[in-house]
Amino acid sequence: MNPPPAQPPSIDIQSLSRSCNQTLILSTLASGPHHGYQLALEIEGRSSGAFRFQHGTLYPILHKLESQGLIRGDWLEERSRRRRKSYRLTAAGRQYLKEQTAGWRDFFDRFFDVVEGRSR
Amino acid sequence: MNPPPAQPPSIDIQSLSRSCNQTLILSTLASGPHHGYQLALEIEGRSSGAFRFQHGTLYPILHKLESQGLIRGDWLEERSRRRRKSYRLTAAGRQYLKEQTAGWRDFFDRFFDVVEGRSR
DNA sequence: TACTATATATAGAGACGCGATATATTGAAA
DNA sequence: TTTCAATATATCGCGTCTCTATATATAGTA
Repeated sequence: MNPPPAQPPSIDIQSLSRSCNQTLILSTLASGPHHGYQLALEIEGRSSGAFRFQHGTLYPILHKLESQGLIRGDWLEERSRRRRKSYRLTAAGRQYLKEQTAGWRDFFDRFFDVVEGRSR
Repeated sequence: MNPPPAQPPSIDIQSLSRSCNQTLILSTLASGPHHGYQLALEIEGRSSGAFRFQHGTLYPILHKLESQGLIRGDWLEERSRRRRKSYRLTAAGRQYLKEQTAGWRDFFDRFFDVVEGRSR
C-alpha cells in the first residue's frame, strides 16, 4: 500500500503577504470598480484599521495584478479632478479570487490544526 | 465625539510568513522538546504535508528564536549518533506563542470579514 | 498663502524564504 | 564492500516583496 500523497500547501508560505494583499484587493473589487486610493481607504475602513496599504505597497501590486490580467484599469477623464484610474475585476481575476479565498480557508484550517494540536 | 481609535493589525502583513513559521515551530515545541530535523518532520506530519520546512528556512529561524530568548537549545551528547541540538520553549517563548496565536485568530476573523464582505 | 486631502508613481533599503551546497554519521541494500 | 538513503546541522546567494521616502499634481479650506 502506498502512503497517501502529501498535500501541497494551499497557500505558499513564502508568498503569504503577497497573497494576502492580493486577496484583500481583489475581494474589494468584487463589489464594484474602485480606484487605487479608494481601495486603500475602503479596506482600512472595512477592517477597522487593521489592514492599511502604504502607497509604495498598493500601486506596485495594482500594476502587477493588471499585468497579469486579473484586473483592468481605465483612466477616468474628468475636468476639475485629478486623473484617476478605475480598476475592476476581469473574469480571470474573479476566478483567481475564488481559488485564493478557498486556499486561505484551507490554510487557516490546517494552520490551527497544527497550532492548537488538533492533529495530535 | 472622537472616532474610535484605529486598531493596529494583530499580525503585521509584512511579516506574515515569518510569524507563520515561528508560530508553527513554537506551538510544536509547546508539546515538548524537539531538535530541528524532528520539528520539520513533526510539522509536516501534523499538517499532512501542507507545511514543509526547507533546511535553509528552518535553521536560521531556530537560531533567531534562540537569540531572542524565545527558545533554548542544548546540544545532546550521545555516542554513536550525530550530534543533535534539543530545543525547548522558554517562559518568554510560551508567552509569545500565546500572543501570536491570539493574533492569528484575530487576523483570520478580520481577513474574512473583509474578503467575504461581512463588514459591508 | 499654506496646509491638508486626494491621487498616482517609483527608487532604494531591508527582510526573508528557498535552493544549492557542504559536512558528517548510521544503517540497509546491492 | 561499496553505495545509497536517511538523519542532522549549517550557511551563502538569489530573487521577491513590503515599506519608507520622495516626486508630482490638483482641489478645497483655514
